[in-house]
Amino acid sequence: MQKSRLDPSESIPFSCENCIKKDFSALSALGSEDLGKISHAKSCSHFKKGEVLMQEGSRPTGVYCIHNGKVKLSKMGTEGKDQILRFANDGDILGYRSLLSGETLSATIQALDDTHACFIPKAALFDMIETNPKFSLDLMKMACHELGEAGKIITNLAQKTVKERLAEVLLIIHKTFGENPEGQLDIALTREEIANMVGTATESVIRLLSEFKDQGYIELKGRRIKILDAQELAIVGNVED
Amino acid sequence: MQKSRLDPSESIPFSCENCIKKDFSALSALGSEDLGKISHAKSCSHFKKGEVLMQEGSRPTGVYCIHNGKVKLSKMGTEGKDQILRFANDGDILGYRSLLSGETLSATIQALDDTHACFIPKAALFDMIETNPKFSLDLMKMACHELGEAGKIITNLAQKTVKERLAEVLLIIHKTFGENPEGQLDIALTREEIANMVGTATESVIRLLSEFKDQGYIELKGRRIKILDAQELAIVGNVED
DNA sequence: CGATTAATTGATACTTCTCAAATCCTGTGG
DNA sequence: CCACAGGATTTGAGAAGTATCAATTAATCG
Repeated sequence: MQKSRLDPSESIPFSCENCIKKDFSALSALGSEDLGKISHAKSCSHFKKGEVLMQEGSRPTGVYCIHNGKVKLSKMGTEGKDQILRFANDGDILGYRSLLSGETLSATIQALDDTHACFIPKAALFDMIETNPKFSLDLMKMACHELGEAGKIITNLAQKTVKERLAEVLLIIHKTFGENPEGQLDIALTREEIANMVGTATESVIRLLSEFKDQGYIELKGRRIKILDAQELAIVGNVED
Repeated sequence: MQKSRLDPSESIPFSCENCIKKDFSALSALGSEDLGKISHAKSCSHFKKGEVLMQEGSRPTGVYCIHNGKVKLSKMGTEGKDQILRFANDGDILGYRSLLSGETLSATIQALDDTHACFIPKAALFDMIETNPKFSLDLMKMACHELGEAGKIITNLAQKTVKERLAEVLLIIHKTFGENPEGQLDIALTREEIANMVGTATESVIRLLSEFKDQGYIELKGRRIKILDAQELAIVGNVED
């Protein structure tokens, strides 16, 4: 099923110059000289589905930049239950929050799929921050943007029903990971993972997904979900924007 | 009851040099020269209880630094219900998130009490960011720290019961605003405001407060709450740290 | 292909919300 | 300083939403 031994991306380091995946990435502020520096300092690794890139509570020595793959950021709750804070994929920078605030990691980063990620050491990052004000400002922008998103999530969790939140989560997953050739969400999450994102019990997700299916909003094939009526989901979920 | 007409702080601008209230404030990174600059650029105003400093959705032209007072940051939910994201008081800088991310304000800032706040124009702030890397880094630290806090709040909202969250909120209020001479929380929030912080119905707050009173954890005198057993509240609320 | 994990379904209990009515408090104006 | 109006708080009852537990079926991975 896998031919990872032959996959050329397995061990060849990616060049940062050709790898700015997101427009809204702090790295987009860097010139080719700076990118060269980072490219030189970084090391690339591969993570299989389920493997942990960074562990909540530990102190990071750098950040990861996702070259290719899908991860989740989750936080352990009081009763040992995971809460998924958000997903990330190609071009996202991870671990910078904790590195910049000087705190331990607030979430565990775990691969949802085979993921190639580049590790940028703390020193290289801070060097860039000190010498490139635009990069520094962009990092700050990124943090501030996420802070705004967090406010929305807080308000939703506090005020919306499980059904509304599930509808919104399906749309978030769609926006983040897109569709595969069959038009299904391009990520196979377990019902439990969806529940851990929504903030509810696994059984509730199952019942509501089946309700959405009956209503014709989605199509279910095992772990694969296809969104049939995004507009209706947005209405059910009271999704703004 | 009020002698605000005679209050010397009413209209006299405060000097930033003598006004760094929080150790963990971005302004603490500034030397006396920089503080003088800000002191010169800023303008001070007074807000009565209930008055709005900044309105969600608008585009800020600067930030507020609270000299003296108490405010809440709240976000409007889909059904017109407020969600209080956090409280702030002396030494806190407000509105910087939106200013730095270039977005509209994600929350409304409203005075919970008579509040004296200094307005620092965008230009003065950005000038400081560009010329003082340490200040810039401290701002970033602040944003990243708050982002970590937001993750905790999200996890709590998703996983804890209303009772647990209320217990925690009482401790947060205590930590933020401290006690008055009678040992009560030094802020008189309505039951509804507490509910909007906890993320529940007003009646639920009322019932649970009365339960906490019966258990001897707190004492109630109208809107005034006195914490009698913070340790037990922490246990009830599964509060870490 | 088999073992294990995940998903589903049903029944039930519990938490939390909503609505309504009564009482209390607070801020305001006289 | 007091009385009063209007808002805030309290209480009860009932409904709705959600979680939990248990048992069965289905899917997945080596």
